[in-house]
This record gives sequence, C-alpha cells and structure tokens, in this order.
Amino acid sequence: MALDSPAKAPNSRRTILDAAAACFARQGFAQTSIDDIARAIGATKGKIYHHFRSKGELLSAVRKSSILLTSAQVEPVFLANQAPRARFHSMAMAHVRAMIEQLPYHRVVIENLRKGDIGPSTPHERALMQEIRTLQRGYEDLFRTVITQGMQNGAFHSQPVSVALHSVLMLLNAPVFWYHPRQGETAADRVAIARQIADMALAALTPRAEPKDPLP
Amino acid sequence: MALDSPAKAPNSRRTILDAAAACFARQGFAQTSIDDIARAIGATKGKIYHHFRSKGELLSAVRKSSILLTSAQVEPVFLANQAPRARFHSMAMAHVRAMIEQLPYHRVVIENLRKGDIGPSTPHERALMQEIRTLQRGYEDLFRTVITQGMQNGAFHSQPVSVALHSVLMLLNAPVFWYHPRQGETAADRVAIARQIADMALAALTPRAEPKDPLP
Amino acid sequence: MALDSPAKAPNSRRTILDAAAACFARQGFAQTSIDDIARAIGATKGKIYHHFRSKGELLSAVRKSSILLTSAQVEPVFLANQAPRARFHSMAMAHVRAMIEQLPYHRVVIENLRKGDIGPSTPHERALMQEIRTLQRGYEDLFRTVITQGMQNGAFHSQPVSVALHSVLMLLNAPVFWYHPRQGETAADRVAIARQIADMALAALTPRAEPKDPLP
Amino acid sequence: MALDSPAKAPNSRRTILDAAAACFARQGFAQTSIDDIARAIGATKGKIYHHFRSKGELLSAVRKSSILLTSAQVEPVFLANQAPRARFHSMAMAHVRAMIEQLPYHRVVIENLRKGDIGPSTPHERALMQEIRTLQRGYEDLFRTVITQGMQNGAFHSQPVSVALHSVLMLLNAPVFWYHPRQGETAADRVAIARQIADMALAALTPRAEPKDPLP
DNA sequence: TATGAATGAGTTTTCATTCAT
DNA sequence: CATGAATGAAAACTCATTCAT
Repeated sequence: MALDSPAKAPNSRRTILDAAAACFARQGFAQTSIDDIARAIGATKGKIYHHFRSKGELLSAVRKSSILLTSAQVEPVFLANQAPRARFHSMAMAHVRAMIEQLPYHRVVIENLRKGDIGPSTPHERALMQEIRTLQRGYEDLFRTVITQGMQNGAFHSQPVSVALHSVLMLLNAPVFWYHPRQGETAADRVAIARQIADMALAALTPRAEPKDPLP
Repeated sequence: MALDSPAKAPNSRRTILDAAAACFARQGFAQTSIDDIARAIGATKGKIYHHFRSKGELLSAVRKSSILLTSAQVEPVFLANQAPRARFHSMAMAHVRAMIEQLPYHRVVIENLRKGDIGPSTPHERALMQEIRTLQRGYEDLFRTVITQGMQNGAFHSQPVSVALHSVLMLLNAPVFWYHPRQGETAADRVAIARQIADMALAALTPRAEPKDPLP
Repeated sequence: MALDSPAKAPNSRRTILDAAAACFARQGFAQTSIDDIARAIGATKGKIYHHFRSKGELLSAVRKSSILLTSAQVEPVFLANQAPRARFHSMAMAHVRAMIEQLPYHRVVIENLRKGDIGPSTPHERALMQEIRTLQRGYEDLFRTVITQGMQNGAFHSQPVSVALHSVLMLLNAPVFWYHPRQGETAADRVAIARQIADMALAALTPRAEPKDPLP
Repeated sequence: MALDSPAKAPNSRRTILDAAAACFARQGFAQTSIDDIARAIGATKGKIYHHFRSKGELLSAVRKSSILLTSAQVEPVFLANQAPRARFHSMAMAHVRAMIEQLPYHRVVIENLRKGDIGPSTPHERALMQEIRTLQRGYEDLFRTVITQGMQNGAFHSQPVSVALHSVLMLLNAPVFWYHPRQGETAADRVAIARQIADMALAALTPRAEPKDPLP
C-alpha cells in the first residue's frame, strides 16, 4: 500500500519549471537568479542543478513547454476539417486562449524571442536550441499552411506570406504584453477577449473590397 | 545663415546613445555591458558615466528617443486633416517606416516593454520612467483618438477600444522582431512592407460584412 | 563530556569576522577592501559574501561582537552586589580591560561610532543598525544606572547624567586610540593601566570638597 | 579704487575649507566626494583643485585649522599666570568650548585621528602630515606641561603622565561625538556644558583622599 | 537527491585626478 | 580662475556553477 501520494517523483521538474516561468515572467530572465527560483519553491540551488544542467537549459525548457502547450491546444483544431477562414479563426482563438491561460510561460517566450540567436556555447545547449527552433518552425507552419491555402483559395487576400504570417502571429501574441487577469474574471470573459482578437486577425487577412476613401 | 542647430552641440550624448541602442538591439540589454558600449565608440566607461548616471538611464534615454523619433514621423500625419480610415492608414505606415528605419532604437524598446515596471530604485530613475510613461501614453493616444473616432463614425468596427488598440499597435510593431535590411533593398521595398502591414492593420479594424463561413 | 560548544560550529563566520576586525582596525573601514579581508584569510571575496551580505553587514557584525564581548565582561560585575563607587570602579576596570584585550573589535567600533546614522539603505541593514543601537543603549544603561544611583546616594557628584555618562565612557574608551601592546607586557601591566583609568573615571564622578584655588 | 568687496581674494580657500569640514563631519571623509564639496558651495571640482592639490590636502588643511583654532583659544589661557589647578581648568573649558563652537572641524579631526599613519604617498603630503603632527604634539604639550607641573606640585595625583594626558584629552574631546546644538540654546548653556566637563577633567586628576569603600 | 560552502569571472559603479579651453 | 569632459584604477557586489558530504 502506498504510503502517501500516488505519483510521487516527476513533480520536481514541473514544480521547478513553473517557478522558473513565473520568475522569468515577473522579473525577466536576466534579472532572475537561480537562487530566486530556488527560494520560490523553498529549496536550494542544488536541487535545481539536479534537474537542469544550467540556467539556459531552464529557459529552453520553458520555451519548449510553451510551444508544446500551445500546440496541444491549436493542433487538434488545425487537424479538424474546416474551411480556411473558420479553420484560421479557431486556431487563432485557441492560440490566444493558450496565451492568457498559461501567461507566464508564453510571456517568457515572447520576451526572449531573439535570445539564443547568439549565445549558447555548449553542444548540449545548441542541440536544445535547435530542437526548439524546429518545434517553433513546425508550429508556425500550421498557420503558414492555413494562410497559404486561404490565399490560393481566395478566402484570404493575396500577399507575401511571411510578412502576413509574422504580423498576424504578433497580433495574436499581443495579450502577453498587456493582459493580466482581473478580479472576478470568468472564463467567458477570456473567451470574449480571444474572440475579439481572433476576429481582428481574421479581418487582417480578409480580401479588401475597394478603398472607399482613397488611400495615398 | 545657420538654420537651427545649436552649432556646438556636443554630440557625445547622441554618439553614446546610438552605440547603446545598437548594442542593446544586437545583444539585448542584460547581455550588454557598459564596456561593450564604450568599446563600440572607442572610449572608456568613464565617458559614458559622465553623460549617463547609470545603465538604466541609458535604457531610459533610448526609450525616450524611440518615442520621440516615432512621434516626429507620426504626429504630423495625425494632424493632417483626413477621414479616419485614411488617417489611420497614413499613421500606420509612418509608424512602420519609423520602426524599420531606426530599427535599433525601437527594437530595444519593444524587447524591454515591461522593464522598469519594477526595479528603478532612485527617485531620479523613477522620474525618468514616469516621463517615459507619459510620452508613451500620449503617443498611444494619437491612435486611440483615431480609432475611437472611426468607431463612432462607422468607419471602424465597434469593439472594446483598448484591446483593439494594443493588438493593432503590436501588429505594427511586429517588424521589430523579424525585419532585417536585405542586400540591395530600396526605399520602395521598405514602403511596400509598410503598406502591406498598414493594410492589414486597417483591415483588422474594418467592419465585417457577414461571416460567409459560419464561425463557431 | 563536551562542556558547551556546538561542536560542528562552522567557525567560518568567526574567522572572517576576526580578520575583518583586524583589517578595519589597522587601516580603517573605508580603506579596507573586501579583497583585503579575503586575502587575510586566504580565501576569495565570494566566501565572504556567502557569509555576509555586504561590507556594511560585516561592520555591523563587528560592532555587535564588540558590544557583546564587552557586556560579557562587564555585566557580571554589574550584577554583583556592591556599593555604587566600588561597583562603578569594577565595571570601569572590566570595560577598559575589554578594550585593550580585544583591541581590534573595539577600535573599529569607536572609530566608526557615528557611521550608519545615515546610510544603510536596505531594510535588512536598517534592522541590524536598530538591533545594535538597542544593545548599545542597554550596555550604556548599566553605567547610567550605577551613576544615577550613586548621585542619589551621595557617592557621586550630582550633575546632568547624560553629559557625565558620555564623558566618562569616552574616557574609558580612550585606550582604543593610543594603546598598543608593548614588547614583554604582562597581564599585570594591563591591569595597572585599567586601574589607573578606572581610578580617573571614578575621581571624575567624585564629589568635590571645595575649590582650593578659586576657579573662574 | 576697489570695485566692490574689500578683501576679495582669500575667501575662496576658507569657503572651500568650511564646506569640506561640514561635509567630512556630516558624512565622513571617505564618504565625501570632491563633487559633494563642490556642490555644497555651488561650484565645480575644478575650483577646488585650484586651491587644494588633493583630497588628502583638504583633510590636512581641516586638521591644521582645527588645531590652530583650538590653540588660539587655549594658548592665551595657558600663558596666563595661574596655579596648576586653575590653569588646567581654564584650558579645559577653552578646549571644550572650541570643540562645540567649531564642531565640524574638530569632529573631522577626532574621527580621523589615526588617518594618515599610513597612506600619504607624495612628499608634499608627507610634509603636511609632519607639520600637523608637530602642531598636534605642541598643543598636547600645553596640557602635558600643566599636568606634569601639577603632579610635582601636589595639586594633581601622581601617576603615569601619558596615560593621564590621553585619557583626559579624550574626555575633553568627547562632546564631538554627542554634542549637537539644541533649538534655542544660548552661549550660557554651552558654557555650562564646558564647565561640567572641565570639572570632571579636573576631578579626574585630583588626588584621592582615601577609598571610603574599599576598592578590590 | 539535496544541501551548503566555496569559487571565479564578470559587471556596474564610483571618484580622484588631469587637461584643454 | 573656472569649467566640463574624459580617464583609469579600484571597489563592491552578483551569480552561475562546482563539489564534498
């Protein structure tokens, strides 16, 4: 008979990771010391170094988690069989909801987007970075696919895909910079925000009729 | 006859600031040491500390410059007498062009958006932060004004202004994350990018006819 | 059977403190770098910062030690049941002996008496200062008590207590400025010095018969 | 005919010196920067370096001033023809009054008594130190003379002169550590303090009848 | 696993001092 | 005389990381 808790072990990594994400999100990566994280979980540095080889690996792990968490919510929607506009809209909503529901993880990622372009010295860290870049690329490709399809299809305005993709993704990421849960906020409130942003993203890709006021 | 400049303006400050913006943009604020900046202009740390009291003040100065530079390009457009859609579109283009034309300054700002929310301990630094917040608020209000007007006017889709504003601004800021001048790029190329993004931003605010494929 | 000591007491702290007291006493607080202290014990700055948060805390710890060491020698004498003059005299001797027997600690304190009146910025350092002030106050009160009693009693000349107290204490502290152990000095020599000073202190408080040469 | 003020020039040095004394007294020598002093008189570093070669020279000048100011008040009293007890008492009062009437200068000196034992590297500074030591020695000799005389004379208790001298001088210097002018304090108040301390100093040197309570 | 001690390299900051104007 | 810019050397502190236990 088990003495106490059911699945005892694997908690540590996740506990540390949550604390790291929270600290990085609150104070920024550089402003967070390993001791800060340790203190946040009532442990010592040593414990963290048992589970992660370096501070950089901690950041990598948070980034990876962020992508996996988002993918987990967006990919099923991507796979559902929908027309481009509906498909994009559902993906956008799922993405925004992921952003605001696991805010710390995603904030860390967005605020360190270009980190690691230079830096990681050890082969191990370079490998991690590479893996993350691959995951990131794969995730973006979900949106790239839908957008490309929609453009071919006529559902979306035809334009350079890369610019459109990055612009729209940043629009969907924006809540990371300003969102913060209000007192007494409900799930419905969050859905409303997600819908508003997804609507805008969709509109941004929509074919324009004709410029009623002539634009210069 | 001299046009305007104070002639003997010691451009030391500006030289340092440019170097700081470049370094911060390339390596990130935390990864840049004061020595890096000094080395970049062939001077010593001491020179920098003679003109700026601290690394944080350097960041503040870059932020302030960024806002002023952008304002200088966008405000005249704001003041021109145009209908909401045209007005917003011109402002958006001006904003994007500012982003990519003084990339380092703006990249620093966007990548450190939430820096200084906590931290600045000295009264002097707090005052600087306050001033920057005021400038920032003022700048955002240009867009807030146009958007609000457009909504009342029917030119824009009616929706919560704050979310719309922040979303659209982040869309306009997005180039900061991915843009980098290509070999042989012309001014026209940059205008094209700015136009594409401004078009999307305008579309994001545009009233939607009717959802042809029903959205969930 | 072990008498008392906590056996495994990591005397790192005490080692560092002794070295700090010695350096501060020799060169002065401001003229001593943390590296000086580290070098004195064959360690690195890091070790010191592992045990003490700042140079100021090091000074505070020395001050505290000084007061505790002195108290440990003077308080038992205070508690013994003696008439005011004898009591004061024994306390004075104990005080002077403490001064010259742990010279470095006390020299540091006396030479930095007013340090920290302004300065300590962190709450932690302010708390330390407060604690020290309390200890200091408590220690002075031993003498204040005896002096007050003696004045009421007629054993001492009646006069403003505060001025008398501070004057006499500084007289007892004076060796800190000039004493330095001579070649071949014995414990008896030190007792002689202590007795001479204690005698003077006692005389300073003694009721004056009549001014034989009229004082202006 | 002079344009404006009578003796125009020599003010600068004294102005600077006063400011230096005030700053050193308030914050301590090491905690005071040349800029602090410059700011205190609304000038710049350069001005100070025109009048004093170094920070150390500034300290030396303050020390010298302190001794000269005190001498100026005590020496005339010393030269007056009085019996040892009266002579000592008058000198002591003059000394204490000097202490509290030019507090900053004397505080600086007492708090830096052992400064310069090591340190001054330039020949010029060493010469200054030597001069100060000579002045200091000369000043102390006034008291040494009176005390020695009194001991031979029977007016004072016979005891090792050096210890007695240093002890009594520190007693007379003590106000430097605690005195601070009260609201509405009069000259008479200051005289009262001086008299109380001088009385104690005199008593400290007075021959003791017999220990009524036997001292251990 | 986890802890606490220790390290060492780096970073920000301070400041006395010099110098051209 | 006085200023403002610039320097260079030192100093306090930080912190990721290692290691013995």
